[in-house]
Amino acid sequence: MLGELGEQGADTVSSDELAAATGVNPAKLRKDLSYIGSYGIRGVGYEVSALTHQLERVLGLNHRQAVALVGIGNLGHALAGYGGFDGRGFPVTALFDVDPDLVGIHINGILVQDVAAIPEVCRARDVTIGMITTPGPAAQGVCDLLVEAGVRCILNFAPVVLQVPGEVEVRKVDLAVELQILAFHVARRNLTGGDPESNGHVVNGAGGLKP
Amino acid sequence: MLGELGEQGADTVSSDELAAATGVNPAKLRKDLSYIGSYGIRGVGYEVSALTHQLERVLGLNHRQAVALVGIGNLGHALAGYGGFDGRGFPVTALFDVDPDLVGIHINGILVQDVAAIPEVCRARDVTIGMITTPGPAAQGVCDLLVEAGVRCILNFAPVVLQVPGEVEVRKVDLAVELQILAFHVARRNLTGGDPESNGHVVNGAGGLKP
DNA sequence: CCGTGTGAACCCCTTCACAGCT
DNA sequence: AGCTGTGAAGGGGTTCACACGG
Repeated sequence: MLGELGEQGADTVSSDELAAATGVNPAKLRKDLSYIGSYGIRGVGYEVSALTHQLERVLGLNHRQAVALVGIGNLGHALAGYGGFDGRGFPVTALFDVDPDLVGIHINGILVQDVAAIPEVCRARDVTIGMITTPGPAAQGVCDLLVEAGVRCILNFAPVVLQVPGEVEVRKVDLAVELQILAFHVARRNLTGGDPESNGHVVNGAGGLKP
Repeated sequence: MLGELGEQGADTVSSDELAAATGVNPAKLRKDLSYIGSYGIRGVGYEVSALTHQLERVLGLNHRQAVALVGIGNLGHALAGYGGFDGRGFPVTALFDVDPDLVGIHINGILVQDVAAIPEVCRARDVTIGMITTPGPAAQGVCDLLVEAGVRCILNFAPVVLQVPGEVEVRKVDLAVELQILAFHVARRNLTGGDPESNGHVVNGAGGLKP
């Protein structure tokens, strides 16, 4: 959001404005920002460019990180061609699959190589993040290869819980689960008969089950 | 995980087994399950099939829900062809885009139609969930059309915060943000010099910033 | 006067530990 | 003997409200 504001030529933002734009509580926003230091100006707000730079520094976004993508199925193919990653500092630098029909082709100018080459190629290209878009059963094996290659961060789209050493960070994205969560809210709403709870800005809200 | 266990022929599971398999605290698992009723057997565990059915009922997964997908770019194309949705009860039933070159083609046997047809088609096919995979600037307009069509649940992949009426539920998935979160953990680890915190089973952990 | 920064209250989720059932 | 179900303790994030500074 700060990036957007910067492009629009805004010099400063107040926590209230930023909170409204992102759907967050203003107090929480200020408190969170305060943890990285006092970069706001009382009575005015935050200087957009200064805050952006500070955040990038603290969040580790100030240098690009090469990404390897394993599993060139439907989803993998799409992610390999997705411009959003490179634009945000995460260039997709290596592609892997087991299928001999896929190995050798290029996507967006990047060669698809056999998974056996993961350790060597990832080290050579300084890959720090791996994305797994294989079928479930193949995911753990691929994960092990990535770890062997020194990759410490893994974004897992396969519907399995990966076992990794402690120094490796795994995040799991399960798109079908996202739909299930939405379905749950439908079910709950039909059950309770439309509670007048939320209004206008619900993003990933909780919604308990307790009576 | 229960579905998997059922296919493997397991009759019962203990909370400890289930917790280990899913990477969750056993007590939390029991407490959560207790909210939907007492379907466990003391000294034995949970009957897999019974628990599965109860969960499906409570979570609203016992009947299929039609999904509409708007924005047939890289990601949209992949999701339209992704088998994981239909397999979990969320058949992709309608596809939309603005691009005249895309309107008229079929993906997985489903016709791509113009976004202007959203209200009519979604009502006709009883679509309850909408997925938005358009570029950011187009997302709000598409969202409005879906809401007009009576869609109450939206899964948003576009990097914008959608404005919706209170009765509509929005979940946002930002894949670049997922990578940023991983990047943050790298940065933090490099900063603190490898704290001996996590071990073996970290999935979507928090990791604060406070001193 | 306005908006940040923050102590304190609050709330809720998480985890422990064990009573109770099979 | 084993495992569920849960009261109670604990911890941590969220929100309030206001002092402080521009």
